[in-house]
Amino acid sequence: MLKEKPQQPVSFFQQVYDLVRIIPPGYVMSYGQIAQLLGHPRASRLVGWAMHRCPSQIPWYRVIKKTGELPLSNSLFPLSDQRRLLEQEGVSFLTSGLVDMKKHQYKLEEIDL
DNA sequence: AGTATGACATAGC
DNA sequence: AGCTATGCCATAC
Repeated sequence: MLKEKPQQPVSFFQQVYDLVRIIPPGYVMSYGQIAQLLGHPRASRLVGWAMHRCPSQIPWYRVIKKTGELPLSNSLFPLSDQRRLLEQEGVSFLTSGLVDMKKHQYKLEEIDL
């Protein structure tokens, strides 16, 4: 009998990347939301780290904080660029400078990787 | 194999 | 309403 070796579950990070990849233009998702979808309701920081690593070409700028704030600016991922990219996709910002989450948060019920 | 890390979230003050 | 403290947990080293 071949004991079917459980096909190694895709790493958490990989799942994060796969999920981020399917966010349609004009929408955003929060770190906590992604973590929850992947079965780790409180591992938002983990998602943050996954995005920090960001090995793949993925729409990283579509992942923001739950509050609608853009995460953080650094030389690699300039905040101004992130805002510009989102605006180009039609994401509207409130006067406070936050993304209008009510409009643009991508609600995904189930993962289908 | 143990510790540090991290683009967050939430509660409390 | 802004700040600190604490939880979180798979990777990196």
